[in-house]
Amino acid sequence: MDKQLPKGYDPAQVEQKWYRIWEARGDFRADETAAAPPYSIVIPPPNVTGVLHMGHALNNTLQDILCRWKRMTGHEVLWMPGTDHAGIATQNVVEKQLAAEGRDRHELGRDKFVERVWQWREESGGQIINQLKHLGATCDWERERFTMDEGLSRAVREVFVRLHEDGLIYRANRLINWCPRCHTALSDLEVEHQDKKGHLWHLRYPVVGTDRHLVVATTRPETMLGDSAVAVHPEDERYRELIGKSVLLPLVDREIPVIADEYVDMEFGSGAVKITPAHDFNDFEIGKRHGLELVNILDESGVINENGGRYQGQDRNAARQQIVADLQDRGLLERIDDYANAVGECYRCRTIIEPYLSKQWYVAVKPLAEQAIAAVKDGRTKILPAQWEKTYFEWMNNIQDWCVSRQIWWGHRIPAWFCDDCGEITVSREDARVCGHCGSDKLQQETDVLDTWFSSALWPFSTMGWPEQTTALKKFYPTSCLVTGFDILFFWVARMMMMGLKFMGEVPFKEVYIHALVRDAQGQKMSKSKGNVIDPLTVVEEYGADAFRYTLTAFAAMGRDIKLSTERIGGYRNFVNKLWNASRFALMNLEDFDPATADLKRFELSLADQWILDRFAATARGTNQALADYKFNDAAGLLYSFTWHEFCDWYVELIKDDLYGENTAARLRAQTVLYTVLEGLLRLLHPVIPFVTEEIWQVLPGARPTASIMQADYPRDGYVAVDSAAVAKMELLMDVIRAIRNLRGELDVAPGRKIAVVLDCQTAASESVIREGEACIRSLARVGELRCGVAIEHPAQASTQVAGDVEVLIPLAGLIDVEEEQARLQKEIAKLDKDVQFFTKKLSNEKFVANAPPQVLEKDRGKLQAAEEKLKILRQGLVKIQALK
RNA sequence: GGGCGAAUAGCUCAGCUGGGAGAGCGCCUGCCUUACAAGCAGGAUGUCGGGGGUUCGAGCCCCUCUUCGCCCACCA
Repeated sequence: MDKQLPKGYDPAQVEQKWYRIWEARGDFRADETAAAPPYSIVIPPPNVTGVLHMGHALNNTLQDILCRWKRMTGHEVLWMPGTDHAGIATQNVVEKQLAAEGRDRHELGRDKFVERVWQWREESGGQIINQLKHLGATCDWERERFTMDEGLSRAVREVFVRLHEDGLIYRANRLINWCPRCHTALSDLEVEHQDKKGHLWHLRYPVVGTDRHLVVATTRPETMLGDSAVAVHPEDERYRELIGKSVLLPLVDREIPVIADEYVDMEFGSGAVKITPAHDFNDFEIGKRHGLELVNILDESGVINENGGRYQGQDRNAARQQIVADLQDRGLLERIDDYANAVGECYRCRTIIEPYLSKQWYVAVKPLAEQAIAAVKDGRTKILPAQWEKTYFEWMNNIQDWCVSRQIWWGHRIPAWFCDDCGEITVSREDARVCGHCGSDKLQQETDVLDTWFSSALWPFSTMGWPEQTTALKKFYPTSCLVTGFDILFFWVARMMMMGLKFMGEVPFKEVYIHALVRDAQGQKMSKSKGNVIDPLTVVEEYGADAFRYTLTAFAAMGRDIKLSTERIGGYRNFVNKLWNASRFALMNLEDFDPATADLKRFELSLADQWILDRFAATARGTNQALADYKFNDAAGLLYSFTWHEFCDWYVELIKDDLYGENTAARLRAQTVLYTVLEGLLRLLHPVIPFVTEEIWQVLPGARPTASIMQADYPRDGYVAVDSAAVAKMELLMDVIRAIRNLRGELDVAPGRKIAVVLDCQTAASESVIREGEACIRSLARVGELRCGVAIEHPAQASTQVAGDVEVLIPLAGLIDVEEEQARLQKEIAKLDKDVQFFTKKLSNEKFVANAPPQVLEKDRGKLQAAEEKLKILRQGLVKIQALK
């Protein structure tokens, strides 16, 4: 039967075809009842609003490689997919839609709004799942979960109630980070600090009963409306006499005390600090220490409230300008300095956050963090690269209680009910009907929802059916590995560790592989505003998913960011193409070949056969090791150089004579090795480039035990025992061929022209190697007449090179430019001479000889000897050339 | 303010526990050799950021300086 590949590889068509077949056949399905050892990964759930970006592409390519590899090594693989409801982000998307219709969520009301979000999710949410399929991701899609699913919601409630029962959840009235646009509290992590150019305003506060002013410096003059005191350092001579006195707060005409607190830095600003306990975290603490009044001057939109007197109704920014202007009018503005400081922004909408006083729900995470620290310390979970463990410990050790309530509508509503009668709170797994304290049925459910990251923290077990004790949990928890970026190490990884240990009693994953960030070619972070975003789907369309995956893999060196450019992807597209063409070549020569009847052990393998089989075995071993170590770039590099530079450049060329020749035994032998190596190579490459390998593998002749390459065994070693001496012999032949090619190049011999070559062998052993490989030399180096032997007579005029212990001579009577040849030899000799001197000196150093390990000594002695021999030969050649002059 | 990382060929980067520096792309020369010009053969290219130290031996270990990134942090 004729099975051929088309001349050009068409990724789009092939990718679509195979992905459909794989998915329809259920090839990605995980069987929790299977006996095979488990391997499991939970996907970092992309936001349901998400669009595939480079970070996702890298993240999921690496996960897919691991999953495909593990599947092929006999594991039962579960790659659990799903999406995150992304509370604030999703609510923002739907709110924007409403705004476009000239409406807002308050008009709809909570229930209708939430309904609308669900509707949005049905229609346009989760497109990222489809996009992942374009990359070839082999998630078990039948298990796809969503953090707002019924089951996951149940897990969320269970966790909340149990934490509450354990006293680890509490409510408190504190300053929190408030986004005036999203109208919600945020956790500390959700605030991003940006250094911004601003000003330091120096304000004068009149001291009551004197004509003095006390100058205070502030970056936020509008907060003066809420000042409760001015603080100075107790030992500050300048202000000592003012402590205990009062100043008159301008514009609002309130008297506030001057207090002493060591928090104040005498060196900074004027050394006097206005204290606004309701709008600054430090001031809040100072306020607590001194029993100061909390004056809240803002409403939830960041507009000045009734406490702001005549500024009521002004936006905080407008109020700032107005207040500065008014102070200036009254001569109370001392000066304005330029000043840069870190301003907190909402990580979802970039609005400047306000420290804001409100009652929120908290999780006391310290006890959970202790467990999470211990689990990494004792190695139950390994974080790679290891340097991230330090960052992890650092954060865990300094962890603050987690504010988990959000004042938005989209999310898991907190399962707590307030009693109108007794005022107590009832926390319950089921919707509460009556107050757990007084039995009243006048209950109102808490309107707040939970932080999105609360449900993500449960992901490794909630997706497997917890709180039920499912067989999936039994089989696949703890998961084998988590692949993620460092940007969510705290948001997500740390919290999963805490929750997993608390509720499963076991770590959620045994290993965490933290990969790099994908940047643009200049090393800039990709962002829409910079316009330097490369869209993964466009790349897939243009270069094919395999080329793209290979690029990401090849650059995924541990701990280093990836600078991606399309030229690089082009390079790996060429690689895919190379494999395609080599396979076409193979198929053309395997038309009459049946792998069922061919057995490597039946043949007397040639040097080339043994060499390529040896190289294949080394590549297989190296690739497995690299993958086990998460050294994806190493795996990619090994596979690349084997495929291109060993298999294609050498082996395929070496067997052409056998394949084309009359000797049917030689032809069958070459076919068998060619088939064996190519078929194995496809399997070895499959985790990285799944599509093209499947396409080729399917058209290889003969039948194979599995329907898809993805179920075939992953090569771990060689096929037959290979004689290492044979490998060394082949390497000598290759050196000889390279030497002849090199001379041809130097001498500008036309590529088509066959030349005569004399090979002077130092030993009978190498002579026999040359005889054995004579055909190879002739064909790969385009040699016509070939004479070889020990101490064979040299041609009168020849150009010389040395390969191993073989002197390669190209006789070119009358064609050599004597001057040029002499110069070339002299250059070579000079180089060798330097080498000989280097090693001679090194080896005559007694301390070196005494201290260096024997292998090193032996190696260097060998090098010295080789260099000396080569030098001797070249010197003789030089003498002969000079004699011609 | 604390912590982390990077500096190696023109560009992008590998380089394991220290044993005379590598790849890809680009560049130069010659080739449409019946798998592949998205290709083949050959070639050039480096005070491994500066300085000091340890060692028989340092790109790798120690100290120090310089220049870039990143993360965390409540100096108004």
